[in-house]
Amino acid sequence: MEPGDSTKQARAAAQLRKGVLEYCVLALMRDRPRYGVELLQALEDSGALATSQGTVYPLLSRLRRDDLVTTTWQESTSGPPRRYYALTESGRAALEEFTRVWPGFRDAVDTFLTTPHPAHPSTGDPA
Amino acid sequence: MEPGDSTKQARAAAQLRKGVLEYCVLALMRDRPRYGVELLQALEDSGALATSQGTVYPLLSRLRRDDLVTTTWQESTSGPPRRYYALTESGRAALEEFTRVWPGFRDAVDTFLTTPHPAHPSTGDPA
DNA sequence: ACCAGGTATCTTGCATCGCATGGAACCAGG
DNA sequence: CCTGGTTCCATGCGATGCAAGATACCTGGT
Repeated sequence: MEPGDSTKQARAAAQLRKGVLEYCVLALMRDRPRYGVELLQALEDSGALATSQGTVYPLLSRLRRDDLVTTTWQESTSGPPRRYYALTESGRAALEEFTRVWPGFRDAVDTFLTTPHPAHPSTGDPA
Repeated sequence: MEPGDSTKQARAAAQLRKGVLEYCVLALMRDRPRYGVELLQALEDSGALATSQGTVYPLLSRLRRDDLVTTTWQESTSGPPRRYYALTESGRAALEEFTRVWPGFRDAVDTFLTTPHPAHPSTGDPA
C-alpha cells in the first residue's frame, strides 16, 4: 500500500461499501448464476468496489441463510468444483427493492455534497 | 410499521446509510457551524438519510475525537445552550476526499444495477 | 414556589457489516 | 510424492447505525 492517497481513500471507500456490496452481488447474479471467485473478479474489475474473499464469502453465506440465493455445485475443467449462486424470488425482489431505493439515496448524497448550506431561512434563531 | 414495503425499504436504506452519513454531516457543516438537532432536522428533510439522535451524537463524538470538527458552546434564545460543530482543516480535507471518491463509487453502483451481466466474454471456462 | 412540556445533549448495549488472516479441499504436472 | 494453482469457507476484530434511556436547561401555567 502506498502511504500517499491509499489511507484516506481506502478509509472513505471502505465505509462506502457497507451495505451496497450485498446488492451489487445480487445484481451480478441477475442474468446468470455466478460462483465466488467470479464475483470477486467482477467487483475487482469495477474498481471502486474491489474487495476480498473474507468479505464475499461471509456475505454469500448470509444471502443463503436469508433465502435470497440458492446454490448448486458444478464441476470445473480447471480446478475444484464451483458453487454457483443463483437468485431466488426473494433475492430478485430484494434487488428490485434496492433498485427502487438507490436513486433517491444517491441523489440525496449528491445534493448534500454539491449544494451550499447557508443559514437556514426558516430555522434557528435569527440572532 | 406496515408489513408491505417498510420492512424491506428500511432494511435496504439502513445498510445504505453506513459510512455515508459521516460525510453528509461533514458536508452540512461546510458553510456554517451546526448543532446536533439542526443536523438531525436537515437529514430528516432530505428524506433518504433520516436518522435518530442515537446515531448522530455518537457520530459527532467520533468526529471530535478524530479532530475532524471542533465545538463551541453557544446560548440559545429558546432552550438550553447548543454545542456548535465546525469543520477543522482535517475535516475539510476528509470531506473533499470523499467528494472525490464518491462519483466513482456512485457510478460503479449505477453500472451494476443497470447493466446486464451476461456470460463474461473473456473470463471463465469457455466450455 | 411548583410542575409540565419542549429543547438539547449524551450514554449504554445490541446487531450487523467489511475485512485480514488462516485453513481446507481438489486437480494437474513434474 | 510433492509443488502450485484454484476454489471454498471459518474466526476474530474494529467500526457503525440504532433503539432506548438518562440528564439538563428554559419557559409558562397554576
